[in-house]
Amino acid sequence: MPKLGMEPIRKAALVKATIVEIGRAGSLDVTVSQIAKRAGMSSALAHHYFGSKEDMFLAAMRHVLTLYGAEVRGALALAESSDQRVRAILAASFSPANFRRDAIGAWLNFWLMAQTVPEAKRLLAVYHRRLRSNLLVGLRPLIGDQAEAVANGLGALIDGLYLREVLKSGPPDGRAAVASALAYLNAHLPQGTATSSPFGNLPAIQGPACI
Amino acid sequence: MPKLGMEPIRKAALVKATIVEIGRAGSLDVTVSQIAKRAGMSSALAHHYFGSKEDMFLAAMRHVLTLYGAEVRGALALAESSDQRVRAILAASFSPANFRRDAIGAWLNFWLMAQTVPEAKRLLAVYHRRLRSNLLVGLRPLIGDQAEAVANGLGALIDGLYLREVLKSGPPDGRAAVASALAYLNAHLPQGTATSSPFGNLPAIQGPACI
DNA sequence: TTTATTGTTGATTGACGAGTCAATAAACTT
DNA sequence: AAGTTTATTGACTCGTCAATCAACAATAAA
Repeated sequence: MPKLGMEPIRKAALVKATIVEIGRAGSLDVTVSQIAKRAGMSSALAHHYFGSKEDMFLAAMRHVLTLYGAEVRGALALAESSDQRVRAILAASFSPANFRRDAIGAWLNFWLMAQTVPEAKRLLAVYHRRLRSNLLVGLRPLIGDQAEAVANGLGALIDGLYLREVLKSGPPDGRAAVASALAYLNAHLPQGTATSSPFGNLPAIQGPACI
Repeated sequence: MPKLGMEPIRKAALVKATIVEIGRAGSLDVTVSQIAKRAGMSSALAHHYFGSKEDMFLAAMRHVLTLYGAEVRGALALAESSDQRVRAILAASFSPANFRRDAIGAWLNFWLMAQTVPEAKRLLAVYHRRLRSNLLVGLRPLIGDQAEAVANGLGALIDGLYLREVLKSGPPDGRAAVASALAYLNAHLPQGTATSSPFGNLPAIQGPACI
């Protein structure tokens, strides 16, 4: 039975299962056995590949961040103007791939972990810095001095919109979230700037979600 | 030794200790013994007054919400104009009494609980509704139609600013948070409206914190 | 003074779960 | 063929912790 080269496959399965189980439980109170079972193996094997439960959580966090980063990069590559760059980041942040119940639940728990697990804090700080820096590149040509403040505000708003989605029932609504963030953005843009997107005019509040 | 009428005293001590311990641990992984010890009694007594650990958490959550609500109400009572009303809510949200490390940590954990504990979800929903409604009263006279969207956005922004404070080191900076939220508000206000506060002119980004 | 009622705790129970280990099996190496 | 490495698991250890209980103390009510 034992085929060789199982390690990456099993690790990937465990990471995925970890995210699902955390999302399902809505907390970090998930047993290694649950995760292992969902990944189709024994808990002993899970411990064999990841040294500890915490390592599993961190790997899951890294994975979520990697996915998010890839999506942002992909969207940025297509952007052709500063304001498109900012919009691309927002669209990626609330894309169906990232803005999913279990992923959102996982994020919330990572935040919790960040309070006590240094490596988790580090990873989340990386996310913050990247988001901020990406936003700044897009915002500076548009609003100069105000870019820093608006980047911070947008970052907090994105996090807040994730947070609020936790309490809603029904499937997450990425379009509405993007619309909220765009409203914030447009309010800070000089008049006239807000309409230069290839997706068409975006009215202040309920613009079409650009995905 | 046993004086009568201990119940409310002990309960209050436990609630306070619960908040402190959750804030300290940065998670809900707090033992009843820890809480009881900090409150100066045995774990058995804690179980005697609150039936279960969960009840203790919920009582703590209710307490945090009550304090917040009282502070908002107090601030609103002094407000004399619509925009002062909105500013009062922001100031209360980030007042030193609420914007404390342990309280912020507690909030974060309540959010987590809300995912799985119905009563926690209910309490958080009450907070949402009250905040939203209070904001709307202030916003509608100022911006009419846009009030709903801005209230939602402000609510999410406030939550996001709380969330981000978790990762920062050093004491929480309520002034900066208020400034961020005010920037959002001012951006949505028609020009000229933004300066009618008795606290003086509030420039778009770094206005003085009105506490 | 007996009889509730309220306050209080040390000790115990019972369950659960992270991490370890020994053992087994299949593949690769020499 | 013998030895090594990788895969895999059931069973076990060891600690932790929520909740309960039995017992004791002090005040109030009868």
